[in-house]
Amino acid sequence: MKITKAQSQANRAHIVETAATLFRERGYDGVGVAELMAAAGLTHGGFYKHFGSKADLMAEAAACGLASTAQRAVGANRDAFLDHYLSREHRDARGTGCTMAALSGDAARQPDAVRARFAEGIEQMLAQRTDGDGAPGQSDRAAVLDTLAHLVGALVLSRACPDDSPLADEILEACRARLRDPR
Amino acid sequence: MKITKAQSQANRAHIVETAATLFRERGYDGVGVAELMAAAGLTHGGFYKHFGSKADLMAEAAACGLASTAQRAVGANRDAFLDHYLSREHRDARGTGCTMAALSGDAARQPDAVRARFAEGIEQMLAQRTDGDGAPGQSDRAAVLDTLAHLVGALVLSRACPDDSPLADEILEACRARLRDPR
DNA sequence: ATTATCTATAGATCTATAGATAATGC
DNA sequence: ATTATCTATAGATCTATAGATAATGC
Repeated sequence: MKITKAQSQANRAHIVETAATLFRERGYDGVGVAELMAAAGLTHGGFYKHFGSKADLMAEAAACGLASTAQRAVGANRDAFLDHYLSREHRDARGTGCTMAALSGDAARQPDAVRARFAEGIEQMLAQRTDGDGAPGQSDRAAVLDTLAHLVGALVLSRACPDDSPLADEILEACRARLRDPR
Repeated sequence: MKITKAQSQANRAHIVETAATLFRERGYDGVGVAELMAAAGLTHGGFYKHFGSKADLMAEAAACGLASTAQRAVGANRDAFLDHYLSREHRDARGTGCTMAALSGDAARQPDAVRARFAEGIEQMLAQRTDGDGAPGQSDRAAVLDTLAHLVGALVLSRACPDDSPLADEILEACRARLRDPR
């Protein structure tokens, strides 16, 4: 049953990616190690050869999810990004959507190791949206942080409403209108 | 060991209030029924004479927490409210602070019964901030929802950062500056 | 020989229920 | 007699570990 070193590394990466999705869908407490490993096509016991604890995986999965979230913002047109971020499709796809919107609330109750990854993820977003963006005053750190918080809050509040609630859509639309035309 | 009907009602209310605090501090999955009852000064088994299930209590505790959150916004001066909401004190007091910021992420994964209470809580906030507020255009539904999402996002992101992280404070300050002087 | 994975399980949770107890409220 | 609370426990989780297995990599 032993496999190559390369395969083991691939298995490890696959566990992290599977976790990044499942945690976003169901929260850190909503997914057990056994179920997670089964979803990755492996068995429960093998987990602890790859990670010291579930908390260690939470930190790695956060880094993985946040990096792919930040990657999606690279070079994106601002208005197009806002439209996508505040779309019903994004709101209804928690497992593949923004990691900050899906897990910031959970992360706040986790050890600093997990929270440090969230801070790094926010810094990655800042690095991408503050340099070479042209319009001065629009791309300083404060402006990017402000917009990021605004977006995350809109998605989080919209998701807290019942399915098919008119209010859930109203929240997205209110923030979209405001962010596209701030004046 | 039996008590009066009035005492039983008081016990029930006390369970709901205790839950509203503990859930905000540790999340819905982070507090068990036995621990919650012990915190309320009662024993585990008595819980099910008051509530059909833990999920039923989550819905009641959400309504309780959201009502007290909305109550705090009644008649408040806008700038003073923003300053308090985005203060470090509020960020670091999850158990007594805004229910939406503390539990929206968790609520999104709960049954519609819980999410319906969140939608009602948002409507309560709308009812309070859209009528008789004077300045036209500042107090329509869209403007209130936009500000609410902005505030919730700022607190949620700030809490996801490590303790004593400069970034956590920077997020609050960026949103405070923007919300106090939107132009 | 090493080690990635597997099976099996220990020990500690968790929600919910059953049955006993004892004071209220008819 | 009713019922709010209690003790005790059933049954199902959960994280983590122990020991067996078998193919890689020296």
